[in-house]
Amino acid sequence: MPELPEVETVKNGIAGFIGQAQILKVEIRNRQFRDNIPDDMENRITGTTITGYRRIGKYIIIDLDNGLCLIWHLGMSGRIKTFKNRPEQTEKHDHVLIETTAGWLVYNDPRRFGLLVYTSGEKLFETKYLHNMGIDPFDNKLDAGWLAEHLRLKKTPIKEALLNQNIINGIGNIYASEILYAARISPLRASDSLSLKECARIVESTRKVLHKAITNGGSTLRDYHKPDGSLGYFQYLHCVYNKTGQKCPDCKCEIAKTGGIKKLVQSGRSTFYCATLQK
DNA sequence: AATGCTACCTGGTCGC
DNA sequence: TGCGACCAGGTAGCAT
Repeated sequence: MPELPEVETVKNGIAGFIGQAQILKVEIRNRQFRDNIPDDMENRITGTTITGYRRIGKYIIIDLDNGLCLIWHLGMSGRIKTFKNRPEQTEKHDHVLIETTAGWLVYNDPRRFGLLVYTSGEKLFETKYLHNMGIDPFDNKLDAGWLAEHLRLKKTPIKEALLNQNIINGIGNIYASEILYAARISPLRASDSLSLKECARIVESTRKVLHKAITNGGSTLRDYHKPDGSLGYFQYLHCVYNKTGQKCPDCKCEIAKTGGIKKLVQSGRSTFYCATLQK
């Protein structure tokens, strides 16, 4: 579920709430995830103190003072809840409870597509999770020229290229549609057909859409909550995602004639776009 | 090498 | 009220 804005929001939420606290106790009720929680996780991190928080793509990295760091991914349905004191009652799919000197973290993930593992800080970028990670959308090195160069040899539709974490990281299925709408580019366009100007529009739109989402606290559908349990708001700001048949915000066209926002399936994932504005 | 299909897992919704 | 089909924000592994 969570894409870059949600992960950034969750990371900042934890950092603000827990900060540089010491981990007192780790209770793991289910170790089966995309990758399993290592058997010695409790022993390796109990008693350590958190020294920092990072987001890399859709991964949250928590640095510890013993040279290790946690690699945490929320998959499609993961949430991290925060509590000042031990929660009175736990919910279904509360798989991991972490007690710190500043409060509790509870990892809830019904589908268990996420993961929580540790690695040595030095080898973080050698892990299979990060060694092929693409550029961060807000990295200064990302510009029209960079993107054009990386799309030059790709025939895949631009929508699918935006979902490829090895090119630009952090974009998921909702924001891929929203970014292409903002950039006025059809999701069906072959990546290698985009002009430098169009690449510039994609870079600009990516930053604009993601930044807007972050400042709005991350979007929410179904099962996403900010760490403190409250809901985000960005869902109301989506222009095309899940709005099949509706009029897009910027269009002057008659729905009766155009049918409004269209839905199609690319690589098994839904894409939404305005065929009038996006070429 | 690149692409596309499937699987992983649970839960919500929709149509009958 | 029940049941099956289908859908969901991510990623990886496999076949082609």
